Order: sequence, then C-alpha cells, then structure tokens
Amino acid sequence: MRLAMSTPSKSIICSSEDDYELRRGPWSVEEDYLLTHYIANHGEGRWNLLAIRSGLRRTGKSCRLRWLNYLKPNVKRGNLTSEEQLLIFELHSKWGNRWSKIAQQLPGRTDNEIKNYWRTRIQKQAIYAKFEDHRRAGFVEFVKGLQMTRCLHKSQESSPSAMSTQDQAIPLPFDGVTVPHYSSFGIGTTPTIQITCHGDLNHLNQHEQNSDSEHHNSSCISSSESANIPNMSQPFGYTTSQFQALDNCDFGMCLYDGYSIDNNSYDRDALNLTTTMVAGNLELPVFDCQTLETNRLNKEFASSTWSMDEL
DNA sequence: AATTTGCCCAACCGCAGTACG
DNA sequence: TCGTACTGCGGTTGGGCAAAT
Repeated sequence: MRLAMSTPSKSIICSSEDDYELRRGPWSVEEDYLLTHYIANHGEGRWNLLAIRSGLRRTGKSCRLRWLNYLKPNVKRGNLTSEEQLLIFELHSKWGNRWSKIAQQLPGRTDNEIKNYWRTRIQKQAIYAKFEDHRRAGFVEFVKGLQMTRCLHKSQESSPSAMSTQDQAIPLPFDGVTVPHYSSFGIGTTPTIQITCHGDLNHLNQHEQNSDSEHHNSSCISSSESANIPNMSQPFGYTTSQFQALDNCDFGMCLYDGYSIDNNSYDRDALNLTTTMVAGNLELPVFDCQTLETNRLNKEFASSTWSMDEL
C-alpha cells in the first residue's frame, strides 16, 4: 500500500447540517486501527451504526468499502496470478461486468480490484484490438490462441531437431516476455484471429505421444487442444479447405485482428507448416500491418505490458 | 532539474435491491 | 402497502507515483 493513502492531512472534512464532521478521502492509520478493532469486537455489518459507534467520522458506506476492499484479513494483495487472470477472462466472457460475481470465484480478490485490473489493463488493450464488446467469445479465443502458440513454442523447444536454434528464440508474449513487435489492425475491419503456426503438427503429435509431461506442467491449454489446431477453426466457421488455402501464406507473424507477433526471427526455410486461423470473415491477406499508423501502434504495443503475466 | 504525461488504484457516487417497521 | 434505512454493485473520479520529455 502506498503510504500516501494513509496521509490524514489529505483527508477532506465535510460539515453536515448538524455540524457532524464527515471525513472523506484516504484513510489514516488511526482510522484503520479504529475500524479493525471495532469489527474485531463487534463484528461487521450495520455499517452506519458501526460508523457512529466506532468514533469514525466516516459514512457507513465508506467503512464498509474500506473493510471489504482493504482491511479484511483474507484480502489478497499483490499482482494477479496467470491463473487468476485467465479466470477473469473466462468469467468476464460469461458474465460481463459482474465484478462481484467474478470476484466470488477468486478468493481474496475484491470486485474493485478486478474491476480496476480489467479497466486499466485489459480494456485498454481490447480497445486497441477493437474488442469494444469484450464479452464476445473471440476475446477468449484470442487468449487461447496465444496459449496455443505457447504450446507450439514449448513443443519446438523440446525438440531442437525440428527447428533451428534461432527458431527457439522466438519472442512470444508469455512467461513475462514482452512481445517485441505487436502490429496493429485495420480500422473498421471485422475482428479476426490469424495465428500463423510455424511448426510441424505431425511432430507435435509425436511430441505429445512421447512427452506429455511438459504440456501437463505448463499452464497453457491441454496438449490435445494444442495438437488439434485446425479444429479450433470450427467455432469460427472455417473449413479445412480455407485453411489449406492459407497454408502457403506465410505472413511471418501471429495476427489477432491485426495484432501481430512478428516471427521474423523464425528460420522460414525450416518451416514445415503454416496454419492460419481466421475468425469472423475470411479477409486475406492482412497486409496493412506495416502502415505508418500501425507502426505507431506497434511502438505503443512494444512498450506495453502485454505479457503472459497479464494473459 | 523541472515539467508533463500516463498508469494505477483507493475511494467516492449514484442507483437498485432488500429488509424491516 | 408504503416509506425508510441499509446493503451491495458498477461506474467514475482524484491523486500519488514513475517514466518520458
């Protein structure tokens, strides 16, 4: 917690009609102490009564908020874990802005915290991705797609013979590594997911059979999902032939509605397969990622914290 | 070094639902 | 049944901090 938040001098004093001074603004250490001890002795609830009897010059609402969001013993502090973040993605896709409901599924996390997290990190990124409606399934699919990419990456790592050393140094937005090059998306285009997968699915399948421990240890989607990439196109309504039509299109990047994870560091000669998934309309090719405007956004994304820690 | 800008988060506000007399 | 108080929820604001200029 920031010390400044407990600075009493910053508190605002409001005089009500009966000259009862109500404090507003950040809580002081003394106020926290008073509230904590009162609740320890009398329990929580009856917040207006609590506010009066405890000697706090606060409204009941303010006391309740302070207790629930900060002072309550089981309130977790610190960054959200990857699992918690993914859970938020999933639950938000189901329930929308039902923060309290989402918070119930995340023990120790408050609705306020989740709401802030979503607004400050996710919503902003989603605006870039033109996901004004965050509840649409594609948003979650986007996350899953990135996870799938991670699985592929892991697969490649575990089998050096399939890829060159250079290939293994693919910067991906996972494991806290910020993606070095997020391209942007065409304004006004239908949201699309295009994940260009550089790798051999046969190899992947073999890898799955031979060594599944790594997949199981990772926090990404299951090995069966990762090895079943074409099937992921089904929810988006694309046929196998449409995927085949894309097989020869090596854009050298992963795209999500124009988001691109530049994979130019790949040794393209070593490519065995290029699979492109598209959600929404089949709009190919997506080449507008290198315009001046998108380059500006590239820069912004490159400096963003769109890492696996947040996904 | 000073100023500006953007991020983050605690706290506030308004509204709706519920409990109770 | 109605009115009031209480509680909970979601949206918004304001200020501290750090990075950028």
